Amino acid sequence: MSDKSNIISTVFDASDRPDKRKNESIADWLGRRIVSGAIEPDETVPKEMDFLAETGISRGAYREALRRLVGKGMLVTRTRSGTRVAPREKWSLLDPDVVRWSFESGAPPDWYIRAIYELRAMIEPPAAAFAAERRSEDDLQAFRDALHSMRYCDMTEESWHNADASFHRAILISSHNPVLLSLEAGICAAVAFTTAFRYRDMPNPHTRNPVEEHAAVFERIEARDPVGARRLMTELVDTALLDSRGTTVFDLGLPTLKV
Amino acid sequence: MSDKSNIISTVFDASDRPDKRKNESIADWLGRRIVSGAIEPDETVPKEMDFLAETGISRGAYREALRRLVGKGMLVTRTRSGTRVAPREKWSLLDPDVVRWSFESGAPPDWYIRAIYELRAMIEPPAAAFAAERRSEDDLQAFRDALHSMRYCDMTEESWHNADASFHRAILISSHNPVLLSLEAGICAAVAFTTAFRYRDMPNPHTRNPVEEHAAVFERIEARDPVGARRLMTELVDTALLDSRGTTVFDLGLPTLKV
DNA sequence: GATATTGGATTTGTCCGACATACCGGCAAT
DNA sequence: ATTGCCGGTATGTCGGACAAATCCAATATC
Repeated sequence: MSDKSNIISTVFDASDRPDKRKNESIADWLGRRIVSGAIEPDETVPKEMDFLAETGISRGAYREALRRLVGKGMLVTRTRSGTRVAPREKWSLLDPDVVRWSFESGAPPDWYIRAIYELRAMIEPPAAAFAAERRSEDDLQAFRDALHSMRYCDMTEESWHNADASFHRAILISSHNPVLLSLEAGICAAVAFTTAFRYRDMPNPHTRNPVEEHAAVFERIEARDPVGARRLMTELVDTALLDSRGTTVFDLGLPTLKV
Repeated sequence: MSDKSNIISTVFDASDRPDKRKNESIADWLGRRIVSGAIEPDETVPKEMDFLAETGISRGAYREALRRLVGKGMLVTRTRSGTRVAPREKWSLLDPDVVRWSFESGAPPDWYIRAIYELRAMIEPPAAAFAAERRSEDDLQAFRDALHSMRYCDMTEESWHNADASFHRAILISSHNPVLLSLEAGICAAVAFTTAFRYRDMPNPHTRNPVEEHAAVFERIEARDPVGARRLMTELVDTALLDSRGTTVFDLGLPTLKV
């Protein structure tokens, strides 16, 4: 029937991840295919019986995988007409899984990275201001640990990137805004992937370790100075954006949703 | 076995929504129970066999409902120990379903409404600035339609609230940032619910129709003036926050995540 | 000839029963 | 005290069956 039938079995291999649950593996596989554009909005995903016939995986496992994606707004199901990919604006683009899929399936499109940066520029400065007003002693310790690792690790190391992500996570946690905290996983994942991308594609040796700029933000938060924290955080995000210009991933054009 | 067994059948009635799919109804019911705190983080949801025995609903439908919530980060499943509610910071609090559940299950807690307002104060002014730079002619028409309805409807009417939500939706759409757009559904749902809440609990007759403030923001966006648009949008959100003070839902204390 | 009805085909939705797998906790052997 | 075995329990997967919804086309009606 469907010409895509053979594609299914050739691309999806359950033995790829023997440790994970099957429905989770299928959801990962399908999620990556959708965010990468292999299946475009309004196209149909494999019919349940087709998938069963091609992969030998039970219908129930496949359906549970579909339900995961329906919950993220990426799929809509209608009897008879099949299960189709929802329009992009319905997706939860900051969902941690969606972020992960976006970066795991090759280089994400420019508009995506650009949009993430713009969101960080909106979120992180005011979050730093809230953090300055509301941070607890425990919150401060998280900053100190992250700064310590950033200071004594090399920027090429994995641990440095983890410390960088931890610093930005500490900002959001210290803001003590639950909704902001719920975006933490997605934003931090995006931060980690984008910085990793930046230094992998452009291991620019003369890029300075920005630990002092980070420390300056922390110092204002520790001093309970929301205005200063916001200002320094703005500079920090702007610097990160500037650093990204001139690399391969940025064209600085207006972001366009549809091609 | 479980003492909660009888609770299941007494509270969940599949005939509540004869039009919806069963697994969707179950997900709604469970989602509301979780966000309302009836089942707290780290507690277990009904075991599959218990639910089947109490409600007569098949295991498959229940499992698909659970998958929806797993996809939203609200549940984690482990063999043998059961399916438990994840800690709050893992939930996608801006997911449209989660927003809906939060307001449908009675009055949401103060910290939730406060957190939403803080997020709007972060997001909407810069979004208005981007909108001023990037709005298309079609975008402008959406603003005009919303403003027309706001001007000629009474604030007590349902249509006025819809127009208000449409105006804020137009801001996010006109920003042409895909990630921001993906938050649109959740934010607009929250805006609509909070304003409806405000005027239902406090139908203050001397509250002015803020249509002119909205129109002023639109005028700056139409004139491609990002600085002006951002400034007026900031005033608009601050006014909404001020209006909410003194009502029953706000105490203006620091938001606390855990009680 | 245009419209309404009906029936079949197709795909998702639900149900059932069985077994597999992972994991916890207790028991026993080293 | 540590290690390893073993049974119980809850989730994970499987296969098959039928129900419900809906699209499409042939047919009946005006």
